[in-house]
Amino acid sequence: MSIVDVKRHIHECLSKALSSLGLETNSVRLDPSKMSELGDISSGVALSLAKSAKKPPMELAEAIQSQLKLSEDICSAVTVSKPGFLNFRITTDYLRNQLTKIVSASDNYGISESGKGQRALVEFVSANPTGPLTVGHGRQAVLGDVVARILEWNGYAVEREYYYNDAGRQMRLLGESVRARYLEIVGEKGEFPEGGYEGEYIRDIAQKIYDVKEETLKDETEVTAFRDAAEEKIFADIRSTLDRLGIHFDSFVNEQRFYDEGSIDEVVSLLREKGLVYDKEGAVWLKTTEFGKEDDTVLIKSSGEPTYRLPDTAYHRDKVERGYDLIVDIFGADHKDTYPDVIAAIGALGYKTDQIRVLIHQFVSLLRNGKKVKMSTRKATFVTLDELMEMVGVDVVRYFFIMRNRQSHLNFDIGLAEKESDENPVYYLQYAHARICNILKYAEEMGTKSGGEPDLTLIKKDEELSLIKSLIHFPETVMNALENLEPQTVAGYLQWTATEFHKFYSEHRVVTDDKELTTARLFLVSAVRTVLANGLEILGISQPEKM
RNA sequence: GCCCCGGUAGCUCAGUUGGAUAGAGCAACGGACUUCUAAUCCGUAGGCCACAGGUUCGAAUCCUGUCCGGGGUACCA
Repeated sequence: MSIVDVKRHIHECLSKALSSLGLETNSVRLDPSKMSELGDISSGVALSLAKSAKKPPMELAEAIQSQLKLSEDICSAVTVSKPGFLNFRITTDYLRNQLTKIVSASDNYGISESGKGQRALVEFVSANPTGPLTVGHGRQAVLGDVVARILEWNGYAVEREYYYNDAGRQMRLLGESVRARYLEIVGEKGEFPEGGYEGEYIRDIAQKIYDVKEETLKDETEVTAFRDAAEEKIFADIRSTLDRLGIHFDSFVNEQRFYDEGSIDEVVSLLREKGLVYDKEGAVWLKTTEFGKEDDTVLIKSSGEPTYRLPDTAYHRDKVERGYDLIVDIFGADHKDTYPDVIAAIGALGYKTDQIRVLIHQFVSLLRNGKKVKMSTRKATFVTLDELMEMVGVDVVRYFFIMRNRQSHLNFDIGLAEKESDENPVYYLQYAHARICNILKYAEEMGTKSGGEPDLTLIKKDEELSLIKSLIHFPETVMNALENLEPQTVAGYLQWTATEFHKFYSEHRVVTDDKELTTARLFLVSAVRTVLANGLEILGISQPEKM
């Protein structure tokens, strides 16, 4: 029970009232009221139906109002206001009863079963091991993890997967870069590759190789040894960074696998059978024009090397074949134009693809002293996630990345990061949680019994009631988060609830000489604690008991 | 050129899918701790929602065009 049920009830009653007036019922919409003095929930049905009903909105609203038969346990005081809104107020009894539900549900409050028995796969990060994870990757990493947590909270069995390419040109370039640095160390003139990886970490890897192999690789012509060493080292670093961020993958899938299994070739021939692939100028082309693109695109270069699209297609086919009920791909804006080809190709092969949801996020712009710096792994013009966590801590990093809409281009000024961390809104949430924990601890020290049956009729102050109103929106927030997979709505909700709590706190004492009132308020604040804790848990942020 | 995303307070961003008087945080200014945590609360100030049209009872939100920023458009990933 929560606000969702209240809305459902109002919705039903409204529909009945409308049909008794001979009006259509499918334009019923309920919104949180913008005018809190008028009500908690409002509807503009009368406004939208006024034209077809050929009546002034106010008159229509009043007619609807007179036909409404709402349960008095849930709703009271239906009023009509200005242009023609219907306003509903939730009864205080209903609000008080919800507290009991929240406290007894405890850790499970807000959990939904809409994904029960279903399997979901979330693919994210998927950065190639050519360098450390940067603040740019951070956005995707946290976004993906929180999306996974939202799914879990809604009952899905979730797997987190990391896909990477280690067969392509970038990895060879990486190997060449390491070799060049190695040759520098042994005193040879190594030619640094064009467009190679310039970061200091390449030197470190070369040094590590030297420490073990000394000069024995001096005349090595193959890059394999260097590349493999680099991949191993970099991947170890990536894993430790993710670990520190609190992100744990269930599987790492490697592009090479699809070559080894032969599924790359298989995909090409299957597409060829469908007439979607042809040869031209020594290359193999995919008819993306069939999918609505202006031009066809190359699948296999004339050099014989596939473009990234091909292994991506094989990989997606593999994911689809694994039979998930939901597949979520988290991609940066650079994939915006290309993923539809991959999905269309898979669809063309006869696979079901409507279970795939692709979430595109905009990039993080890095600023130094207010000036934009192009982040490049090759040029080593990046700030690593590790550096950021070092500076501001894990919770701030996580919150920073999910508090904004993924479509927004977010500016990240490294110069301001430290300063802003002290003012990061995540502390506001955690502080509310810690305050409550402290109250509960204090009450215990004072010998106040908790667990006795509270007299909830003592909860009647404005600050108390609006606090409960925020609490009962939590399940709806979780459901909305599932629908749109937008973590930032959860963050926004928690801000609201924390505000309501802090306001309550500054107006009223919980632990006083009044035993009955104390018991009732302890009950209230423990419900608040539950909601804050559960919300922070969804975001993967710690819930400190003291700060 | 074409396609996608964005433009909201000085700064960073929300805005519940078209609702009533556009909201937070930071920065500025003024108040509130002998009390369960002042990492908090209360107040003041700050806006042509990029710009111009359109759609309707009603637009920051939808449509068209323009400007600015980001991304894509490669036998790069």
